[in-house]
Amino acid sequence: MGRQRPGTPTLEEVAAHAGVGRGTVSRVINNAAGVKDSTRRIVQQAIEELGYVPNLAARSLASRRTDAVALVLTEPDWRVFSEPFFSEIVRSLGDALADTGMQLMLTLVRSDSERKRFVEYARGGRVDGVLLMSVHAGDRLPDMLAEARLPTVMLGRRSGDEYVSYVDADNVGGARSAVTHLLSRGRRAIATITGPLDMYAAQCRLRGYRDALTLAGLSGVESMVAEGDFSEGSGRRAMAELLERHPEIDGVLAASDTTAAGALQALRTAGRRVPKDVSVIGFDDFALAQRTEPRLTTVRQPLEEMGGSMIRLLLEDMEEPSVAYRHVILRTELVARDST
Amino acid sequence: MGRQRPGTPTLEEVAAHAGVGRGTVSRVINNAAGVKDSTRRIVQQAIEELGYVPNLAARSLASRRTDAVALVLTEPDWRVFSEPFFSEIVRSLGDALADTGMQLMLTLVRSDSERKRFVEYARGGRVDGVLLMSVHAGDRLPDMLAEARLPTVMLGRRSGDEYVSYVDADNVGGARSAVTHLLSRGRRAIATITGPLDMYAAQCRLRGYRDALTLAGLSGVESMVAEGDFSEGSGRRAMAELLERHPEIDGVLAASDTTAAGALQALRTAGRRVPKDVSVIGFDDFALAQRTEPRLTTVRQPLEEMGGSMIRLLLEDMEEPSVAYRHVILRTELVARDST
DNA sequence: GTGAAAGCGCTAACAT
DNA sequence: ATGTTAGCGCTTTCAC
Repeated sequence: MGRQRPGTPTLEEVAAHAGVGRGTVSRVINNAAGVKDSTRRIVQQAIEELGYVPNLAARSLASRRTDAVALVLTEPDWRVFSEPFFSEIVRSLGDALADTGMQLMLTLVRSDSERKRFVEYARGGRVDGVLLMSVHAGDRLPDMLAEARLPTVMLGRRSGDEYVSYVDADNVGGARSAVTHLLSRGRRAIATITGPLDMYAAQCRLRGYRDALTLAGLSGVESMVAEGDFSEGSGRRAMAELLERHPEIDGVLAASDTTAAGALQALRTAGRRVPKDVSVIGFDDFALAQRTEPRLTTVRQPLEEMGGSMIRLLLEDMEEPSVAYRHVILRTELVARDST
Repeated sequence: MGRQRPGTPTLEEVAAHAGVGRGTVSRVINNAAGVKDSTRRIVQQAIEELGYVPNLAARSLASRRTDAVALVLTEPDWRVFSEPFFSEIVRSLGDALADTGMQLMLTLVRSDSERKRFVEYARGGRVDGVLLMSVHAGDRLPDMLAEARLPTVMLGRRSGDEYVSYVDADNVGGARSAVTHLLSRGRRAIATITGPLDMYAAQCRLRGYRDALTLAGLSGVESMVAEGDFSEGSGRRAMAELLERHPEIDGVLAASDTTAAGALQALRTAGRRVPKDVSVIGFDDFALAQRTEPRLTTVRQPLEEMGGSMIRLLLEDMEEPSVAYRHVILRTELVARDST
């Protein structure tokens, strides 16, 4: 395979054309200080005339940086793509990077072999840092990157003692405040539909639910907890089961807004008035509430801030690659949209 | 900003460690022929022991290739992400590339400034080629890439006289065969709900519709054509309008399966039995039929082949950057799922 | 403020 | 079959 770009002008030719040294041209294209304004203009004109574009390979070989970061999505998360959650994160990442002049590139990793290939690619120096979205509990990718000492920041974490740098939402606190809210409105029979419990975020939300009940002096009832998987269907099923076991239910914390939507359907099918008889709160993972359940009370995650925080952490790791990893947990916010 | 990977072993150190010359090590890591098996083993062991990873910047500086291609998505297409259409394309691209050892990287381009930044990035030699998905009619990105003489292949085309290399589905033929199918089943009052007519694919599908009617000796009626935008809502609205104007409608060609789903809803609302009274056919852009309308007859696009063809074209352009662009139009297939 | 020179780590052509 | 050498195009001291 012989691919190449032919006769591209080099920095040297620009220098010759402008009648200056290569160092000066380099300074100009890097906006470095210490170049007389008149010289700068001459060089810029030469660049223009020759249609010069810096060779990025040469640049990163010499400078040991690439000004590019990768955002890695592992296969099961492709579905997230269309969700406002994903768009919002990518948008904020893009905005944060725009200021730094870095390129964001998405990488889809399906198999373990692709995982390995990506690590080689990153270790090969093609990116300055790596961002990981919603990594699953057993995924070794973060460890591989950490071993290679590549600046890495995850959105979310795999467990309670995650070491790799991450930005997460305060899931425990969010769940706790949601349940507390329900309690303050007089609800007493509060159930929860969890996410898949092999995911740390789901565990945290369940913990927050339990914490709030304990704090209120109520002992949580195990049969008031039903496991779902963040999907709408699982919300429907779980809610139906819960109602069968506990017809007295008057409050529900759903692990996601999608699950909440399913729960609402099941409640209405069962003849419950929402929110009059039963009040439902969900985490707004997919911003579903804004679309189809606008009146749903939700635990809002600060999506706009998450991307920015990730970039900040990554930059810090790149500046001074310390031994310590950095962790940020962003506050969630309860947005009460129904009157109950 | 000073980022770097410290003390990474270089090829030279590997050579020293293995007691061979650098050329030999280079041959080994590139799987080049002409290395004695015993030597190869020694070198591989040295690589293993030192944890050597090739510096990709140095490699592409010397070899003038990067072994990476970019898949660019322009903003309005983010929604496509979650669709089987997108997954299928990416999957086939990934498969095709796996054989070549190249990396696929996604790039999201929102604004014109990002467009420019990406071109600079690509011209800078960070990728060997560029793949573009569903480019809109007025988008200048393909031209910018073409001017920079970067191997580029688009999925779909912007107009009838597109010059940049592309892979497209035979939209005219698909629409024609769909309408012919309806005619053969005795349908005579055949309407169509188009896509946005500023998109070439939508124009083609409309043309195929008209062609088939003309061919059958029927003169198309202008009021049997309603413009939609590929969305479900537009399908509903358009269908309702069409029914009002032409209650006698007994066949519909929808420009996408999503639109078809909307049309079905409107038909059922209007008391029409589908497919008994009215038969509907849609293009399976979003593979919706497989999910919610399994009985819908569709014009299937060869998604699996499209990715492969794109890679093939791109590789050809990379091997011998000719002046001529290459165009491939893949056959579509009518999949009749209802009895009508 | 600017030029000159020394690499960055690799591939590829040429010796041997 | 393998070692040697000359760049690839840039950044970055270091002089001036």
